[in-house]
Amino acid sequence: MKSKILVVDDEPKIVEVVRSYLEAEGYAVIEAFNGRDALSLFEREYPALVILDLMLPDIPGEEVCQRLRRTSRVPIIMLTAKAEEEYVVAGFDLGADDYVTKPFSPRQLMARVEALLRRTTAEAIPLSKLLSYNEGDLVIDCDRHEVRKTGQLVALTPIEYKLLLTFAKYPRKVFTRDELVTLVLGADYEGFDRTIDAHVKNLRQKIESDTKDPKYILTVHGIGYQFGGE
Amino acid sequence: MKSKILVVDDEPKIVEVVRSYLEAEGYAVIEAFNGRDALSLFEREYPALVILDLMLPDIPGEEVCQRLRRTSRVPIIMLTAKAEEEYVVAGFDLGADDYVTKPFSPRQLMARVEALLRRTTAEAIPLSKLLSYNEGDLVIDCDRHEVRKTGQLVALTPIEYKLLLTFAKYPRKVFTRDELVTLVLGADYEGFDRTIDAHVKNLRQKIESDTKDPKYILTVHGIGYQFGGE
DNA sequence: CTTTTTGATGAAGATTTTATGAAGATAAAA
DNA sequence: TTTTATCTTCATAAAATCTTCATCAAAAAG
Repeated sequence: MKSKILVVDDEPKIVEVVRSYLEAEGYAVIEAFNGRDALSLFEREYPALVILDLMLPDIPGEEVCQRLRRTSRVPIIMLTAKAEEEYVVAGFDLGADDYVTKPFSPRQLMARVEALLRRTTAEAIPLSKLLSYNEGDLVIDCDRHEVRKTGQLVALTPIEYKLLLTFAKYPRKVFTRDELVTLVLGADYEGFDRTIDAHVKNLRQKIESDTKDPKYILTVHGIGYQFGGE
Repeated sequence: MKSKILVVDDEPKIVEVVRSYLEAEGYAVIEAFNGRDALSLFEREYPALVILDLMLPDIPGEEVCQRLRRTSRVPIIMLTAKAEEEYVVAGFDLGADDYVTKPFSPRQLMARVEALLRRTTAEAIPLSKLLSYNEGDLVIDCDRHEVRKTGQLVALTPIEYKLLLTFAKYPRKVFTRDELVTLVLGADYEGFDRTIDAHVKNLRQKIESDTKDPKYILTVHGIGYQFGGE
């Protein structure tokens, strides 16, 4: 389930546009057309993010922002026609996280919403579908389950692929053999941990240019292995 | 002391302008004029925020962003002439936190820097456990099992690493050789305690600027050793 | 100031850990 | 069932690391 977002604007048309875009992205949208409703709705619904117009019929948007900030660190994007530099700076000073001026690009607004939520929900940074290392020397295509070495498709076994992805997900992290066993072979694996060595060997033969001097899967002597791709 | 900010742009003039504004706000500024320098500087200095141009002479800014995101959640503001919607959206998709188009308003940029830092320092999620001594002269990264001396990665053997961590865990505490043997070589160690001396020697050669006058691993004559980092 | 004790250092052999190829075991596909 | 691909284990070779020792330098004691 995706996050709930509060959209506050006195122009119903704007709210409608923003709502449709947000819902297309899977967000739940709640709306307010004035400052008073915005504040009470915020109290009741705890949205994950607020998109706030500055020109509201009752309370000025600036004050709404300030009041929200008294009790909450909710991400706030100001969406307004006031484009002058002093307003922008003032908006940030009031505690806004972003400031978008009308007329605005809905797609760009969506991108900003996602960026802000990504930052605040503190989720792990999602891996992009296409991971590329050393200017395309090694490419992992997560969607297609494909790995290419200097453009050539290499056939990885299921375990090799999983091992590579585990490494790629946490570059530079040092994994002990036990960790790798748990992550790649499963928590209930009974066998012994040196099996990982064999898989590392096979994987290296497929993706390293020189197995004697590996660039991707590095040995951490006495501990385990580490992914060192750039 | 305010945060350290990395500014990356191939136009020295832009870097100069941004630097002057940032310094006026009290930030420490480090600069890079190409992607390669940006990445190595980032690794070395761990800045609190990155301002990144997209058009760089060597590696495209997009790739720099992606690479940073593989290992770090550092806030990234893209500062670029590419104003088209698709570029903006793509920039956010790569993991940028904000996107500012040239020509830009320095004051507005400052406001965005502050907003982002306000947001991220509030989270204060340490990415990896870093122990730093003498203003970054010696840095221990526990997750990555990495030790850096003046930014340079030093390769420690398992025992050296464990020894260093044992010291670092209790700065100023004086350890007898027997204690170190038990903690580092194991309670069931049979050998003799002067082995520790050899490991201390090797460790000193890797992390001390002057082994004749050690700053970190100090000898306590007649007793043992002590870690003297700040 | 000399003697005695303790620490520092370089090098060699011993030990531990990792790499690798191959064989048997297991699982999946035909 | 047969065939094929994959996984696990094992034995051995190779590499990295650890321990010890002999020697020299430094500190404490007499």
